[in-house]
Amino acid sequence: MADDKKLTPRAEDFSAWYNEVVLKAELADYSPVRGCMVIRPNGYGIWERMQRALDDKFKATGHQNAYFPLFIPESFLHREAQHVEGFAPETAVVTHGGGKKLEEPLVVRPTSETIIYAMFAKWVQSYRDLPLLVNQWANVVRWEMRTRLFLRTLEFLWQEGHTAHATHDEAEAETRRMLGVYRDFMEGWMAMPVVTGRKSDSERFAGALRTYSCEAMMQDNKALQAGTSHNLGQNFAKVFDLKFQTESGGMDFAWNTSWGVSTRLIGGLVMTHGDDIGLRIPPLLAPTEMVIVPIYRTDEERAAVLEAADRIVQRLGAWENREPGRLRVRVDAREGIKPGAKYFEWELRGVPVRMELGPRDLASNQAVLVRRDTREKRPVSLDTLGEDVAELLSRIQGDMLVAARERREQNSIRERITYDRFREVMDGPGAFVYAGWCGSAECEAAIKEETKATIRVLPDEEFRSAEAPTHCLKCGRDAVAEAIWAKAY
RNA sequence: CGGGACGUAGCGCAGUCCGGUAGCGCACCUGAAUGGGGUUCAGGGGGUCGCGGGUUCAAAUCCCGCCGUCCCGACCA
Repeated sequence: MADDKKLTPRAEDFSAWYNEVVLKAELADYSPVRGCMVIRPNGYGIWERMQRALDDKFKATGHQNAYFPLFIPESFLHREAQHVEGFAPETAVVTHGGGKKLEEPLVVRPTSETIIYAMFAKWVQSYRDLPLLVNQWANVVRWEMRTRLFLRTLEFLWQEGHTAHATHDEAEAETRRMLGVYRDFMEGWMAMPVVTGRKSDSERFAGALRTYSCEAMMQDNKALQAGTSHNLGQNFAKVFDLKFQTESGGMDFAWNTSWGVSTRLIGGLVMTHGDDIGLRIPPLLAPTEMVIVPIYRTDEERAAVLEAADRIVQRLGAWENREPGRLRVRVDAREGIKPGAKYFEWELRGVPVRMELGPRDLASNQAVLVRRDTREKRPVSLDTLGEDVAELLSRIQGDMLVAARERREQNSIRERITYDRFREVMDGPGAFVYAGWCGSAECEAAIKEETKATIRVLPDEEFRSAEAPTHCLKCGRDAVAEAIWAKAY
């Protein structure tokens, strides 16, 4: 392969590599509006599969979908002091409608807590109305200063779950449960390992009691906050008068949770699995699991090969509701493009398995399967194709998670580390560093100032093979918490 | 908002210093051959050189102003 056809090597400039993959694989494009993004069909297909998988999990945990307005009265945002402080600087505000100046400006939702809990207040009277478990798929707007395709755009697609409960403990359990749902999805479907845990107070969601997060490591060793789940306490209930009559006859404010993941996950997918050839999509999320590239010289060969390919599609093909032995397969029958060019194109787009089908294969009743993740080639019999491809896809799915987890482990530091050494590490590519923390905001801010690293999470259960650190990384006082430090997006 | 770079065909760029017919690669269109890892040949279409003003016989090129984009910081799913 000619070197100039390769994508920018990651080591030299990860950002350039990332942009190139996103644009060339036709996942997204820049829009005429600065900071906004167009998601192309190729990228949206991945999002649709993410949506469906997540939605199934939400339904299984008893949540129902609903839809709330795009516009939020500005005064709603102001009711919760911390919330407005956190979000006001990055809102887009509508001041005119129908050619007239509005009496009260409308904020384009940066998140929907306020409007949703205002509605919850109308719907909840009794403890019998609880828990209220709602999710919405929507777009939100946050006026960020600097944007990046998928990772931080002015407008993005996401889901936000919002719940109301009768007790603190029930809300806390819900917060943790949904964090686990995210974790299962990211590892099981995206093959993207994450560290879960609680955010430090300085990184907490504006208006929350506690925020939990899934943190994934990208190939430049930076951390990506891939999903968050918040225990909102009674903060919003109190300002929106969301209260209910308890079983014993008294009144109490409800306890809320909210949790969300966004199209940022697609960026995470690219930065977790992409390589010098392009994108690699884990099979469960791949809009196309297998592409058949026909090979022929003469018209007769062409007819025979395409007919065989069509038979395979009829036998195995399915676009929806995958059943055992069926798969999302398509034939690349384009004329005038050599097979080699097709190989590179589908590899760039990340299709997990390619089938090469030519006259020589047909003569021996076989086909050649090529894995995208390892580029390993293997002939298979046409008779057992369904089983063989399904088995290969499931192996790719598993191997991708294993590979991503190994990479993260190799770039994590779990043993005790001095602050000098920590600074050296963060001066280079960085790492996930497991270290003690005295709990003071001063130490946290000082480290952030000096190394650009932030506390990603106070981890739950990860990194347990290391002995718990006893002293603060920065000041050396007794540690009150264990923290994962990393540079972040 | 501070620091840096850049705006020339859909994309990536050269040309700018030293003013003189608008160029290259990829992509696209037509035709032929080719076809088991990025084909080749021939022909073709596509540009108010970011915008406005100035200097000049003549401006992509020199001067002034503006706008925009990207990168690095502060902010963030």
